Amino acid sequence: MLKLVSRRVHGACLAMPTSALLTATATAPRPTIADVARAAGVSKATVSRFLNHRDKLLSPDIASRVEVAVAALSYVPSPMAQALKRGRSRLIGLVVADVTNPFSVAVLRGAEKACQEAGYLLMLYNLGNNGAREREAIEALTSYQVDGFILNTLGRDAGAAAAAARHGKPVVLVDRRHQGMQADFVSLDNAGSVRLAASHLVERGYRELLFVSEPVRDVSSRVEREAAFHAFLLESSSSPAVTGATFESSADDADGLDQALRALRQRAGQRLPGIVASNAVVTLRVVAAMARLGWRFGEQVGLVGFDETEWSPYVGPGLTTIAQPTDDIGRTAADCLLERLRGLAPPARQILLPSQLIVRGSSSPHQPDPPSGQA
Amino acid sequence: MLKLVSRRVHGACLAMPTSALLTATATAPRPTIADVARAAGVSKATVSRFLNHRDKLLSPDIASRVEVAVAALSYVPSPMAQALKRGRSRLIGLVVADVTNPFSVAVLRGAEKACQEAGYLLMLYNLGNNGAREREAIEALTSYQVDGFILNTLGRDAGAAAAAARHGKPVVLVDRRHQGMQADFVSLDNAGSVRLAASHLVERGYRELLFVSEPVRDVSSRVEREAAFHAFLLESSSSPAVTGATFESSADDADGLDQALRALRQRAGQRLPGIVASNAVVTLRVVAAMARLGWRFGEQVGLVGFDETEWSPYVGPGLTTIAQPTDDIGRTAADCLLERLRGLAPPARQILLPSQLIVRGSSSPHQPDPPSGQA
DNA sequence: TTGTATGCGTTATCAT
DNA sequence: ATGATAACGCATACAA
Repeated sequence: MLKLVSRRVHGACLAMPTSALLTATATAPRPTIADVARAAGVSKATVSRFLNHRDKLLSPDIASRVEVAVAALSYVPSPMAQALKRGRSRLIGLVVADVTNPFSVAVLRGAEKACQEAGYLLMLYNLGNNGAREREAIEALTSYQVDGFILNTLGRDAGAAAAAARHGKPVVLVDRRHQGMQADFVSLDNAGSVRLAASHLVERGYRELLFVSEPVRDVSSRVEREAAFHAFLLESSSSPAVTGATFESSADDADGLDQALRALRQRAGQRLPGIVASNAVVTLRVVAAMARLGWRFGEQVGLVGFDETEWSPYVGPGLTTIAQPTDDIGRTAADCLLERLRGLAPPARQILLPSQLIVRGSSSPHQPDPPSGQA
Repeated sequence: MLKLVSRRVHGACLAMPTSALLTATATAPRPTIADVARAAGVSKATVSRFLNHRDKLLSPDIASRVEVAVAALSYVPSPMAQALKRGRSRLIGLVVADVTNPFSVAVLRGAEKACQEAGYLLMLYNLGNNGAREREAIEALTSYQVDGFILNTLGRDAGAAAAAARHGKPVVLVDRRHQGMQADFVSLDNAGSVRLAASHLVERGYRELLFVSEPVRDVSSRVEREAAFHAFLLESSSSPAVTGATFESSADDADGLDQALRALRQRAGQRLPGIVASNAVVTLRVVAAMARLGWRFGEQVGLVGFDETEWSPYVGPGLTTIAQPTDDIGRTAADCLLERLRGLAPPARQILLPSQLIVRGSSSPHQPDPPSGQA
């Protein structure tokens, strides 16, 4: 695979100031409830009641007067003031381990949608993969009176999330659970998904497996997937003799991964070697390693990777993936939270969503001939 | 290219409630400034002064008493209350046309970082590519007293952003400018980048060019790139005879794109045809079309695509890309905004950042032999 | 049914 | 240098 690294920088940064001064100008301050009251010739309390208890306790005549005043001034209550008074802000804190991770973004998307529909806004805090900042994030967010949390973090700092719960804020954990934390938890069915991936490889004839994961540490999803992989090996050690191992790949250790792949083929001998990549990031590393080694997916090494991405169909012969229902995960997480914000307080739930296996060329030992190249 | 579409669903959604009730429990309310005052034996005003004007007007004895009280109670001021009083919330509204777009996410990432460092939090509003909701977004955000806006939207609804400015909130536009809106604007140097892409193709020997873009409509970045492409054709019509055209691709019209590519090769005749894809989304569509047609990048059709992605190196022979400095764009946008939030009011700026050309196989007419396939 | 008055947690103005 | 007090915009307990 050719990968020219020649780079060229062009152009210069040009700053082109326009002539017009756009200083923040004559800013008509937003109308307050007092303005509405004055315009309608009623008291602030009445306006407030109209807004909050529209139906109850209101003479139709006055109601309509308030209504027109509100419309005339295009009055919108200040959520800040409401929050101060009510203790609820209609804000939801979303803290994410790494916005760069496509999985996180996909979840974010689902969650944001559900929240918006329910009239909540999202405050975003990105950890940049720095687990130490988890506590910081939660504190910053609580200080803004967020009504609840959606947490997709490392979960290293068990105290951090617990602190949130201690403030009485409902919490829902996504993808990664926190040690000893009793909170709603929504995630992929990791055990089932790993089994799905591994057994697919076995069905396709791959016999020596390698599970490649980011450093497992104590990230729950990684732990679970790794454990499931070994469980699979034990279960299935009977009929077709399947063996396997785990390799922890880190971003700065490309060499290690290359060696692990070489060792894999060595161990496989005459048998076909197959790889289960534990997420999209790892999949990409494996793809890079294969390119460095000049190996081809499918024939030489099988691959099933967690996380379906837009590019999965187009890398090599197409990447077989385990597609997570990311949108559902995000939406479900938000729904759990919203339910608690409505006052319901069911016991902590675990919701595990199923994955889909999407079969492509990377798990097919017999590649078709390449296309002719003519239209 | 093989693309088995067989799918299999496995597992079931299992809900596994734990026994422990985790109802929001004994929530010790956050300490207020009054609590601190009481603990230190001083007045609220003194505590407030200590917090805000630490150095001025404070007897060291009292200052330290307050300091210990604050520490003892681990007091943190309520930003909501502060916002109500000051009119500033230390919140920044980020509205994004589409969180799914990798470019938007990359920008988001840079902006979030810069804001966090400056002590600002981000309120996220995703339009889901629905331009009509732009006004809605801005209103929701202003109602939360955000101090300013970073807008990466279609810019169709000119009034929407203008409304924000009218509220006296500084606005910075990213990537897409708004009709007649005088605000800070940061984006890629589109003209230069298109020239870079097109001239690279020409250098490599491609002579019949196709510019593929999402529907241009009035999205400024698309308009600019398309215009630059045609300008390039006019300029360079002299020495090597280069001709070209534009195709607008929409998500639901795969057929149209296929036909456009066929027409491209037709027009090219003996000459080499080349494609400039105007962003990552379009690049992916072109990749998909090429797969459907069974054509190969480089030899048969050249490609330079806007937006460097993690997968660019691994699709086909590697995709030649125009890499946007997304992180810089985000950070610069945030910095512009933060500067205005500090009270500075320079005239509206335009900051155009340069791109990098990353050359890979898709713009190379002479592909090297495929690797041997043995370690 | 409606109005008055109070407080949410701060900061700022005025005294002292 | 410090303390009482009002006000930010709103919701509610209470009075009418």
